[in-house]
Amino acid sequence: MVERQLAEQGKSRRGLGREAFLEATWSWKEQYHGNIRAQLDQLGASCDWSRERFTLDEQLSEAVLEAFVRLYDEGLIYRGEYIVNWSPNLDTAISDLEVEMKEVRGNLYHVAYPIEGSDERVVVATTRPETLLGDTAVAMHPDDERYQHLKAAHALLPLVGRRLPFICDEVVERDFGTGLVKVTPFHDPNDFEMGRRHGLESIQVIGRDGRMTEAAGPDFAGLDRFEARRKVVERLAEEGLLLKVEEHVHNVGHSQRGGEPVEPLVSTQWFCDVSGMAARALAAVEEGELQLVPDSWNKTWEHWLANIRPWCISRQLWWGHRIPAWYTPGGEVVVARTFEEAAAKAGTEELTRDEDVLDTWFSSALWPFSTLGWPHDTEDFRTFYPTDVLITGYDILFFWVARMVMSGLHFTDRLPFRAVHLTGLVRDADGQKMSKTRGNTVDPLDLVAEYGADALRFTLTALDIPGRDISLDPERLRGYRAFGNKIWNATRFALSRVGGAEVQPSLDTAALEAPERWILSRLAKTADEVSEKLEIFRFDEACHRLYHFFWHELCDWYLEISKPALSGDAPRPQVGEVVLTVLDRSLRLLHPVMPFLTEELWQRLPGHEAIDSRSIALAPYPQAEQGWTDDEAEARIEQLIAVVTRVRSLRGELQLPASAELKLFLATEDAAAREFLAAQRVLLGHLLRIGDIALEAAPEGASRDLVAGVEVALVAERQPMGELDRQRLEKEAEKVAGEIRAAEARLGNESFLAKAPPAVVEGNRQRLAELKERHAHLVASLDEG
RNA sequence: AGGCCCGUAGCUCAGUUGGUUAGAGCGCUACGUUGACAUCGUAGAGGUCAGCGGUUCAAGUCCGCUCGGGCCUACCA
Repeated sequence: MVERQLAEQGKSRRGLGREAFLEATWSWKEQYHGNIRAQLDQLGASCDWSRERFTLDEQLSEAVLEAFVRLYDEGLIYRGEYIVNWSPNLDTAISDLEVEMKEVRGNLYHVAYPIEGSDERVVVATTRPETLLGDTAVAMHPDDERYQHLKAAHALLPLVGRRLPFICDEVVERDFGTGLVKVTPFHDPNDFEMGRRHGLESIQVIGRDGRMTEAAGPDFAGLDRFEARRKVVERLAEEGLLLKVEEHVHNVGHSQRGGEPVEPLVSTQWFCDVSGMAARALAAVEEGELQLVPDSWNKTWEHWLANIRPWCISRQLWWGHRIPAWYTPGGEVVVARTFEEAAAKAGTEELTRDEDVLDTWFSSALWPFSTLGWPHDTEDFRTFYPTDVLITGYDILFFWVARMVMSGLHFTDRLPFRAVHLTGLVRDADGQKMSKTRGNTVDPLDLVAEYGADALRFTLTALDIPGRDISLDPERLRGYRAFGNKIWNATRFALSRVGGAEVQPSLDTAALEAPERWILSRLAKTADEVSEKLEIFRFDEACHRLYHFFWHELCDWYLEISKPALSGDAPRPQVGEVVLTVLDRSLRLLHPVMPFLTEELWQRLPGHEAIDSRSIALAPYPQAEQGWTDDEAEARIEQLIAVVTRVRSLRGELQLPASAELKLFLATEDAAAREFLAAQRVLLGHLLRIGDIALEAAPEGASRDLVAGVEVALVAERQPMGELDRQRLEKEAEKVAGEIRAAEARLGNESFLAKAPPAVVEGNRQRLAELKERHAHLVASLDEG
């Protein structure tokens, strides 16, 4: 990022000098550290800030040195000349993971290579003609009959005239192009391998700056690699050696940080052999010791680790952990933790330190234990290692997670965590991944300013669906901000109505009436489900459950049901205490997702000190109270809700104006239900805004329906059934009739009766009976009307 | 080339081991405001679950194929 900024100002790190560059980088680091801290603070992250670390802190640097030296001593880190991915813009090698494959429309150039001492020519196909200047062989498949006669021959390299031997190698595909491949060991990974196998000469024609070298010849030296391509093509055409140019779509590796196409080239780098660690990391997931969530990542994990290659860990950069290697005047390598140690090992102080730094991910791989004091046996390390769960985006599964697992197993012999929860990526409006490099990030601070931290947290948590990315929809943010508003208003309302009541640490439900027992039962079940969802990392479902409970059970029903009681019109014992107690538990359940709002409100609940006198963050997370579940109360209130809802719908279907004088008839053969409904006459009147409610069968001419075993019927003054009402009722009756036909068909099926579980069959029978009864009521209503 | 994921209401998405009538939020329509909340309430409309075939008494759910979209991995130059 710093280099990017410099480039925008027309500067480079080489031009700036090492010291000034490091200074600029440190100030950049300070600035971004400040930003990140501000973001975490405003989002309400409750971290242990006393243990905040930066990768270049002394403690972590010590861990990096220790890890490097140990791996070197074990023979797992080595220095060697290999082909690597070179980023000319950054002027450094990068690892395989930092190469991004992009589909590019290019050309496939067919070039004729004359055969020495013959009129024959062979044709090779290439996408990168400029590398031709560094060719040192032509390869064929050993069994390719077309070219057997050339095995002992030599081709003459166009424009250069170099004699190229023919070699045979299995990697050559006979069907691609002409079945012959030009071999450029210095500039192509495949060719590099082939060059090693066949002892080929290796010529560097493209330099680290992306320009052609002296070895490319006087006509090309100094040209940019892409200019060189044009010129080579031009020259080939002039000489009549360019036979064909086909359009060709292929994947080209691009430097993830630099953005330009990588230039594979041979250089001396430090590598880490991770094959052994990879095998252990692979086994950890296979044997279930390490859980990936969702486990659809297991296969990807397996594939990557099973095919892992040596990790190029050196970078030709100035910012990072310097590689702890020194060279004697004789060119001998000494790896040690300190200069003194190196001098002692080498027997001389005349040492030059390796200029390179380590890939930043090398230190990141040690994070879970280096931050706790490793390699020292500290109290922190003993107390907190291994950790439990890592939550992160799947885009750094290999960059970071796999490497932490590998190094954790290697250095501590334990997994750094037992589970990895992989979240989706937050994408922008175009579905593009947000990244610093792309510059399309949304600053959480802006979202916090507009919607509040609680709404943002709730939105991100509710949208964390396994295996899915998050597209940040402003509508969702608005919706969850409204939820926060709802919580605020509901609490404010409660506080104004509960008199001297206080939050209760526990409640004896025996003395309570049905509505109170109902909401406490719903609360207990909600707490139970939320805990369950959190355990299995379904944070989205936990959020939805809480949202539904608070808004649609607590606010829409319980608080409405409680209004007559709270105002004294139909008092019930301990209503205020129950309201406050339910709010207390609800706020605590919501606190991890909406920390600011819940703390603010909770502090205002009278009696919250009995739970915790300091902060809601320190109060225990509510568990399901077994004594509160009450199926009988739930059945009662559910029936009441069903009746109320049906009456409201009926009124809507009949298009009765809100001002219409109505009489409601409720009739049921269930004595207990009848008694309960009769006792709730005031409440029903409040919920339905109907003053006249009779617990008896309706007279003829009423619009009636059956719901939850209760016949509900409405009679409006001077309101004969109109054609519209008739149509609506007929539509409803026809819908029910359709369901009856479906159920009858199912129950008439011998196979169904024989093979379906008895409970399912019985369920269908009951359902059919209910449908028939309901249909009868609807028809009666129509007949009478 | 291989692997993974997705396709369900106008939009963004749920839908556990196959089982009655496929859900939510937003949006839309109608009605509603004397005291928690219009950042609201009540009711409602809206879906051949991408398509085809198969397994099954029963498929949004399991299997196969096709189409469409995304991602990851990969040494066809």
